Amino acid sequence: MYWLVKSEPDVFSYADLASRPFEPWNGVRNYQARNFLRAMQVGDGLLFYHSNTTPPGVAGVARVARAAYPDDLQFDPESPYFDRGSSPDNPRWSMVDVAAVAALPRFVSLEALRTLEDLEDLALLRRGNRLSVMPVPEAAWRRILEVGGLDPDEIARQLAPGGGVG
DNA sequence: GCCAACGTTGGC
DNA sequence: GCCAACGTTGGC
Repeated sequence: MYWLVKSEPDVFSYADLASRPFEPWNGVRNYQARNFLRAMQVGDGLLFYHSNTTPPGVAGVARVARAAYPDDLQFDPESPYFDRGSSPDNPRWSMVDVAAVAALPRFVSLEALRTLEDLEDLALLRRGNRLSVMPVPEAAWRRILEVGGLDPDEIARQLAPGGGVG
């Protein structure tokens, strides 16, 4: 499957993701977004979206490197993501590991996204949407990659488990 | 269960 | 900085 994840680039950008082997996608504290995290499988494709910046838009492609496991920050009293109501034997919040695949040669801004075909079902473009994790229909995935300057078929090979660089 | 108040998100 | 939209909280 395909997904879109939002990140504020001032906090964590696509370049930050590309500078390390993987990143634990922790701190998600919305039930709908959490359920999407739990539905992710290793090798799923991710659109990495820069939010709360100028201009907002899709900066790169990433993949799910590890399926959902308990978000450790929920048990850390010092963390802003600490959740007193969650217990280790029944964790409330989950995270996945995310790894960079390719930056988009052409950044696809939100403004540009609004002009594209095949994106009618993309939750990102729906009014008032605030989800930080959401599914992306395959037609939208392919369209955004093409406009961004990537070959969806080549990316598919890199997403497959055991795929990756080379 | 209702709903007003409040906090957060995120585009502009 | 503004504010619309939305989720959560808590009194009742």
